[in-house]
Amino acid sequence: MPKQTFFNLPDEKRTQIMDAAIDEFAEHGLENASTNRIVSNSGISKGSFYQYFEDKLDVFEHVVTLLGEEKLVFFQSMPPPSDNMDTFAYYRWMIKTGMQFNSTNPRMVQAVSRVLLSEGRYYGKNFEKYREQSSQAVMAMIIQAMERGEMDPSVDVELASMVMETWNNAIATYFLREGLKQDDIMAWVRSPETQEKIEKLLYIMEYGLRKTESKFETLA
Amino acid sequence: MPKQTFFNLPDEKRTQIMDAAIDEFAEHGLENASTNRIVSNSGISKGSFYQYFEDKLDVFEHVVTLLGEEKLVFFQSMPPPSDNMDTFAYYRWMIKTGMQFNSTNPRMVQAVSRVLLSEGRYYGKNFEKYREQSSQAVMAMIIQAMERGEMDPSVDVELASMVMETWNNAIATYFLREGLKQDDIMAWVRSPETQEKIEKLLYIMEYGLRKTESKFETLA
DNA sequence: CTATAATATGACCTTCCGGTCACATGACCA
DNA sequence: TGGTCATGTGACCGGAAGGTCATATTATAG
Repeated sequence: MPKQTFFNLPDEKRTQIMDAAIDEFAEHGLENASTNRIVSNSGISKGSFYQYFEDKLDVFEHVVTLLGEEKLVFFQSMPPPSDNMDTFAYYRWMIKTGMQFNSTNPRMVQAVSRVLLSEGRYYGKNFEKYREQSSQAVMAMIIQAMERGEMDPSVDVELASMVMETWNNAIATYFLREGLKQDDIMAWVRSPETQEKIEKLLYIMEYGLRKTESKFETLA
Repeated sequence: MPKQTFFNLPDEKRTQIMDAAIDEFAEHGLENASTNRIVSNSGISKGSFYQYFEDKLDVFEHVVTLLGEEKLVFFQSMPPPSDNMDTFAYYRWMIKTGMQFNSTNPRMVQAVSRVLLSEGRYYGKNFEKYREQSSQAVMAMIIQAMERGEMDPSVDVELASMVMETWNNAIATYFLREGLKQDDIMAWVRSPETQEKIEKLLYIMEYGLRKTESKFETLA
């Protein structure tokens, strides 16, 4: 956590610093992020930086915290369509709403997901807590879906969660990459073409790539 | 490409250098790989390193080349089960054979895939050629499958190739990570349990996660 | 044995890194 | 006004990075 001094700062200055940090992480990841560049791009001195933060990781974790807070607010402002929904429909809603959220602050999402998805795998224990968090949410959803008889039970929970997390990341990464090429990313995400692409991908996840009349042939 | 001097070296010394490089890339990726460490771990001097290679990237590209050569030899030694096979069956064979190849030299695979999959995305143009290569192979397979009526045509080619590449990478990454924990990775890959896991994952890719009686309901 | 070309070496260069610290500036209160 | 405490500053530190180069060693050929 940043030190108290940081939180005493005027809002403007604080966001200026965090913006510089977000840019740096989005551009260079965590390991190659340079505190010197963050400092010079945010117009503060090196000494001040270390009066606000413990180190680089401290800043990054604060970015993750901010993202989490914004996400929470965003999702709370979006009432889920209905109760007792089919789990896959709920998942579709989650993905599409998540996509809309991502388009509200793409740089921040890019910074965080770049570090957590790419570097995180090789970083030891530092980020396991974040991944475990999302992993458990997915797991709970899968168990529910199986209890309801919506998900193929021949797929065990571990594999299913690996598959869904893979899809989460792939879809998020894909649309973030494409979206950052657009002039107006929010409009682009809401456009029917983009929405249709998302639908199609989720459809593949549910029903697979193969063209079949009847499912559940034996595995051979 | 490494300089002629490198190829004049006795085999033993050459592999010693490449082994050190592979370890370094597997452990630190490309950007954070240290030529100093490669040098000291391979028992050559700094000056010699730069008489063999242009720079770090030159060494890495040679690793990729070596991997490609070994893979080619391996696949040529494995005759495909039959002609005019169902495309999905062929894909399953490819994945499983690829897995076996990976287990013959996991460090090298780790080094290359770590860099190409994780860092590659942020590295500009350097590695596009490699990804385009595998992308085109996948694309050709998809077109064939659609022509044969094996793949759901409501999925367009671009999305299908994104999906299959995602699966390729996810499966490779997953089994590499698990495999590196084993004492005998080759035996582990060939074990019935591992093979069954692969089968299940490919099954999900083909038929999806959802439990259904009849596919092709409308998308709503 | 000598001359020439190929190979090997490690000290040294510049640049950047994360991090520290003695000191300067400003705010607030007695 | 003087004193105190929070905040701000940038020169400076040791270390590691990628890369160079004058020199030493070895191999080859005449």
